[in-house]
Amino acid sequence: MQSQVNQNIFDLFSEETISGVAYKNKSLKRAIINHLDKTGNATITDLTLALNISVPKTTSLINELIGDGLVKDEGKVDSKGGRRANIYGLVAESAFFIGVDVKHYHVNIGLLDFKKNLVSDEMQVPYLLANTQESFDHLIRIIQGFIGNLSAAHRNILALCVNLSGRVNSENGYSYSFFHFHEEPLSTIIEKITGIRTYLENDSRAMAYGEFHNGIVRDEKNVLFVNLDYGIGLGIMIDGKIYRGKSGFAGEMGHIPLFTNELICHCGKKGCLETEASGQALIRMFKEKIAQGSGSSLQHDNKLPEPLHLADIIQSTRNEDVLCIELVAGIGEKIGRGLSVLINIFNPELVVLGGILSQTDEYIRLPIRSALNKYSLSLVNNDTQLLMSKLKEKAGIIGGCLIARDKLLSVQ
Amino acid sequence: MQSQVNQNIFDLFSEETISGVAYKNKSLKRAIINHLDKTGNATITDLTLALNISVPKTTSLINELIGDGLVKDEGKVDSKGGRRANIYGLVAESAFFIGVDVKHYHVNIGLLDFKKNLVSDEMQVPYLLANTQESFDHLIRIIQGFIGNLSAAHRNILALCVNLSGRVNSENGYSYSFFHFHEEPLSTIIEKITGIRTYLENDSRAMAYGEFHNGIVRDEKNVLFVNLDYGIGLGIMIDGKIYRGKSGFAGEMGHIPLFTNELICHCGKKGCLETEASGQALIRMFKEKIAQGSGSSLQHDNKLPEPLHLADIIQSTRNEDVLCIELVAGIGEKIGRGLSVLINIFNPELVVLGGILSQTDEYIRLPIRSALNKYSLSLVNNDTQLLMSKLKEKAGIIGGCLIARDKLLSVQ
DNA sequence: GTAAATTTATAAATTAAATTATTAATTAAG
DNA sequence: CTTAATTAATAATTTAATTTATAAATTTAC
Repeated sequence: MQSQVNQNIFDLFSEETISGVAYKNKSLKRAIINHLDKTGNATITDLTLALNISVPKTTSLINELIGDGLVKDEGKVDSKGGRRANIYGLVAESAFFIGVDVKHYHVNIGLLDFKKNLVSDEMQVPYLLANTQESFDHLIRIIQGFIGNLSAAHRNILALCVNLSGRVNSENGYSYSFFHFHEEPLSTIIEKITGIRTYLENDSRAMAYGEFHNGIVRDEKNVLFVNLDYGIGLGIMIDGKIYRGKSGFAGEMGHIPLFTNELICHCGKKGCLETEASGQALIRMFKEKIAQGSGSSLQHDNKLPEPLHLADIIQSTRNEDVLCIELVAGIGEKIGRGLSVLINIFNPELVVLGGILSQTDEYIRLPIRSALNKYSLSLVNNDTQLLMSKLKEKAGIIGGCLIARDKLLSVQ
Repeated sequence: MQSQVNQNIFDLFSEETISGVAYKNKSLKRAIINHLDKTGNATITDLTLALNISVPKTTSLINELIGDGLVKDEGKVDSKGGRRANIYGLVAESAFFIGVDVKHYHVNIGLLDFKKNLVSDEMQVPYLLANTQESFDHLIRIIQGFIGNLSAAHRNILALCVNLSGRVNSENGYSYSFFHFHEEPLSTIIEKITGIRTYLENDSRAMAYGEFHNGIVRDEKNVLFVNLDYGIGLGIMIDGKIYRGKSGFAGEMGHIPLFTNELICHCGKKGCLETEASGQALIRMFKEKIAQGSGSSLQHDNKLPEPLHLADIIQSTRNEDVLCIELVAGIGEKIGRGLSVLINIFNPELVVLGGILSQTDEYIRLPIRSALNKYSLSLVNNDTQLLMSKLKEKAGIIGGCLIARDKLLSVQ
């Protein structure tokens, strides 16, 4: 499935050391691709100014890139005095990237083109995430099925990224929480099966990346993304880059010891934020309340759906179920307390709330906001915007696709 | 006091936009300076490989830099086969930088040359930090006195950096906790008085920077530096750069709400780490213990020194005073609990303990280490080294000098 | 102890890129 | 509607940088 254009991209972004002039041309071509990537499109003059090279040099590089199939002439810009300039942009269909977002009870999977358009996706593909070979095989079948369903024009796939929850080292491609069955990195194993260059990323970080580059984030460079799901995930963007820590384990905010309860967290300790402020905790607390005699619109014939999914509670909250609203607010207050610690440490420009629980919108945002006001240093807190995810449930696939794309293009 | 060499450096690192060839030469010269800065010295071949330019081009740039007085020929390297290469390095005495480290009860001030040697310093200059005009005037007199005492050869000062505790925005030069009397940024005010380009930095960040570039840090890029002083400071180095947050308020670890005590922190909240795990808290607890009848070698005729300085308690701890050792261990345990939160979030390669309390060495390090083992996620914690500061009380001045130098040279 | 191999430095030749000049296309002013 | 002013693209010229060749300085092998 390797086209000539495909090969040209690999060549351009390969690491092989070449000499003098050839190296400089390659660097400049990469710089042009990166500039077009950031700005969408540009004229010769734009590029000349951005890269500090002369007009004739820029022209010849652009012509080469057009010959490579990576750039195309997009016509002329409007002029307000003077000859109209040609404008150049990336060729959307020159390459595609896949993002696989693995959730607890389903998989989302999407295809992004070279210009960062999501051209195809399959949402909510039924799946049960478990740390077993069967579960892994099922995931592979879903990926292969997705590729199989693509039109021929979309099969020029350069790379894919799989988002997994838990501890993932995206540098060496190992996943420690799931599918850690072999010596080889998981990314290599998937790569061998699918024949497509594969990267691995933590789910919350991938969502943060998506939100950062194609979502709610504008010019902010230091951003925290909170993934409110069954657990509490954190994606840290610093200086516009994903922060992963030494081994890719950064962002474990679920285990801030904020409580003096007796609940044993799965990490083995007591009092972790996750024990009282996660989706898991929400379900537990909801069931407890029902057992204690509270009523909810989720009950039919005095029975709850079994298994009770987080999505059910979210839906009821949006339908103004009083018990759900109350519990979600409680979760929000606790999340806010945890977040205030992070805000004191990071002084971020922006905190984005994402993940399934964020779909309760103001029901979760307001208690978080007021907890931030209450618990974090006001001078620091005043700097921080609190916004809801824009990409919603697509943050993961878009982020995954972008990571695959940007790792390959060494844009990150 | 502006020499020709001085002017050459300013020109080389100024932001003015110049055209084509001149711009490229300037960039390459900067790149050479930066490379020599990182590696200490280099041959023409080294530079050729590092910057991807040809040998004759490198030769001519080096010759220009020698003409500018910024680079010098340091003789020949040993050869193991082939003609011996000339080696080039920065000219140490081409420029100097001042670091002013403002502590609660004294000021440290030092002078660094272009090759990052500390050529002069005055430690423990008596001073009382207070948020008053008098205190500010006194600080200025100390700086001017230090410069006055320098030999003529050392007066070619390019920039200085003042380290202040509390909230400092080093980007715009405002200090919010001290000397915030005027509309103008404090850095500009000092600049006008001294005639030297001035930068401001938070004390813990400056110490972290010193430790990072000239201290205990080797190849680690993600490092936390904990400044154990009257308060608890945190310097965050990410990807080799100081992390400051949006307005320079990042790193407020003293206000993690870990306790359920009734002590009102100066931030207005209860339960902050700082209320039980700072130098301030140590003095308070020490006095309480004495009042409750405990004995200590610090007592003479049943009386404690007044005022009782943190340094006194540190000294007694090193002299094996049992009460002091006990209290320091208690502080360590609590610091460790706070740090374990940060380690879960940052997954750093290295945590460095600095500040005056760190001079109790193992008396503080061991309780911190065991608290980390107990309270942070083992997978994450296993990644993290815990080391003591190498620069000790000079971390601040060296860091300050380096910040002044690197801001000017846009190395950061 | 001399020659071969290796590495650096400089000089000469060649190639590449930047300037400058020219032509083309477009808007605004008279 | 024509001309001046402006901006872009291309061609011609000049300048700059890379390559290649040569000379110089060292180490190692025979």
